[in-house]
Amino acid sequence: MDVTPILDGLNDAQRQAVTAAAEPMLVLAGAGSGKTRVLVHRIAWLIEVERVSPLGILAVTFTNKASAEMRARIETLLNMPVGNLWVGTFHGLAHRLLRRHYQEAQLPQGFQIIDSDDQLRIIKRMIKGLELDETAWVPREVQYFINAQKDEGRRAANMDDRGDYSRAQMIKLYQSYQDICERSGLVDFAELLLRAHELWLKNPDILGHYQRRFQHVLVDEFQDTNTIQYAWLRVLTGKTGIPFAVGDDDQSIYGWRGARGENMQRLQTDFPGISLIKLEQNYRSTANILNAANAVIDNNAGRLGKKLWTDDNEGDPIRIYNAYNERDEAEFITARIQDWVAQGNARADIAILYRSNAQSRVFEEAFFQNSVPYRVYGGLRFFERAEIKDAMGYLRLIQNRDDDASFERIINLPTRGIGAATITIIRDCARANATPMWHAALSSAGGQLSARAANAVQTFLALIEKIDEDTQGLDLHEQVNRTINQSGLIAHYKKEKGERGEARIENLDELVTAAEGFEPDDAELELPPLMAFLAHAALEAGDDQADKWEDCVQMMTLHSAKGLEFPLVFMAGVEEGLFPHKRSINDPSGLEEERRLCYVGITRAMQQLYISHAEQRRMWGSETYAQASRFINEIPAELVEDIRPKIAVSPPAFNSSNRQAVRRPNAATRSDAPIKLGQRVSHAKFGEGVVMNYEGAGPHARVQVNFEYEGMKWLVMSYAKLELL
DNA sequence: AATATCTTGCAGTCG
DNA sequence: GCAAGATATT
Repeated sequence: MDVTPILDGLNDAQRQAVTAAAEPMLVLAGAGSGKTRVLVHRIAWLIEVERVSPLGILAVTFTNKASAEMRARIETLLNMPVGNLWVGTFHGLAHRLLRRHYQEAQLPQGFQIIDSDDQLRIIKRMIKGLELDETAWVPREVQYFINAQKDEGRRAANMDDRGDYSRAQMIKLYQSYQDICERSGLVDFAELLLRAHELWLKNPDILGHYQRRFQHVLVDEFQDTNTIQYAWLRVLTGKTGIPFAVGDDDQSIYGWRGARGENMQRLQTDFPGISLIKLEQNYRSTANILNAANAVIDNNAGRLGKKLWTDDNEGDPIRIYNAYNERDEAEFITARIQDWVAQGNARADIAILYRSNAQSRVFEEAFFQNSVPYRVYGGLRFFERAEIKDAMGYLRLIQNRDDDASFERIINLPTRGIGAATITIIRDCARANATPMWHAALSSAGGQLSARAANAVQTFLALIEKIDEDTQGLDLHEQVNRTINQSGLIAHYKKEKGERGEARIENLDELVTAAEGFEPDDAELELPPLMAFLAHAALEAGDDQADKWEDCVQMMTLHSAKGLEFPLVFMAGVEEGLFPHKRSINDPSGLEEERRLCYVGITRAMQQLYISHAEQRRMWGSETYAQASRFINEIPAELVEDIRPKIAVSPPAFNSSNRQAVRRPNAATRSDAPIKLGQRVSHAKFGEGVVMNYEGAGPHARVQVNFEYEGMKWLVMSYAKLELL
């Protein structure tokens, strides 16, 4: 047996983990230490050397991307397809189990998965239907409450209100929401996991089957598991299963969705003899980048303790850019990207990382203007677009008439004479009889509808039946195509004026193309095509729609960057209030999670890292002002090179940073405006200040100046008589 | 009931 | 600065 390809190029710690005996193992793997590599090689080792059947191995990841990549790497390494090896996300695997055992899980065969947007809509309608005050019972908070309970494995029926009225009401809402889902055959993301767990607990025979089958359970990003995911894994491994968990407590950034970094410690208590291996050698970043990351994360308490090191040389300093505003920041980054590309490097090697999706906008504008190809990850994804959801609403109703969420979404879209009043009657009737709305509509809400309304409703029902009938037996894409046409959605959006309508039609066309190119993965192969397609849409949301092959700059949030690496990284908007986010700033554990997020960001960079922050930023249509993030100050000064485009000789007084500025005469050149951003000026009354912004040109131009003592003011040039300093 | 116009809330991160 | 929801208008 030649094991060379499996062991080649592994360091001691990695090889130890890969070749370990069949016993529980926890691998504490720092960023860039070859975490995925160890997992992939471990699986290859089990199959090739230990002669474990691929059937006996379960590999769990968090993202679809990670599981696709893992399978691909395993197959490359083994040089053969391993279709019977289960690799998937927690949600994907739970879904697969629930489809296989829908009866034991007490789900209808055609159950549908809803995303958080659908969930929120259901909750909103429910609150309205119960005639509760929406300001007292905020839909978002109710949603958060419900999901948090599910993440912890709690059902409304088993919850104690602790004599607290508001808690009691929340529990009632949780129950009521659950009733709606049951009636409609809908399952939300958290429900997938909870149901899959309950499926095993309630059906020892099914559990026994999977326990016998999956002797080896490998988990990536273990620090991100939440309570229910941990419980699910724990139940599966039982007394004989062998967990192989890989994680990094310093990269635990999903606390807000219930992740428990403590699960790493818990695994050690649950499996007392578990082996612990630390991977501390980083193969990704320069020493400067790594040292910066280590210095930042060192400010967190209660870490499992590991120190990343590298053989790599120091590399370039971390470059900090202090921008005037977000446009300046974007222009600076655009210029640096153009330099990088001019030196013969690839755009695809560049990532712009930011804290929130909304920040992508400014960059998109700047890149568009400068013809820089880019790709934005996340944000509004394909299957989350309104028109796509409308089309999916029809498809879902065809698949499952009980789906109230879809029913309400499309009953009057396009408008067909069914107004709010009619829908309310149907909804109330459905609730009174605890039936799906489709059923209530069939009887025209027990005859409560006016003749005209009843007629319109029956026409709608007939339309759905007709589409169902007409599309029976057609290929999936033809089914989708017929549906969007017969539903009248295409005609409806054609009437919508402007580019908006056109874009929507294009997206609907793209939906047909997506259906045409849809290849169910092996779990989905077991399902009818339409059902597989709908489930796929809910679980994947269309992340990888864009052209991967084009050489373009990659833009994404810090969260979605985890697991990736780029030669050149820009971290933008690193400001107090934005990063760390203002909602976490006063909460010590929240702040530590932000810091871990910063650690994740820094460690994405291989060769060069730029961190930028803007003094002024337009948010929700108005200006905000912020200081450089505390995280920037946590990076040792000797690793840093400050870049300031200020021509000003005297240092700006309002800037708290005390680093030495590096002069860059060219960076500030901004068109031929008489006044430059960052220009120091003096005003007879207000004293000295710095130009932060301007509008227009000539004598009518207005400039915004940040005065040392008077603060921010807008001035008209022709009156202000500013003296340039 | 449909459409036009105004107001409000939003955007913190994901499957 | 935008989209969904509320309100006004037809």
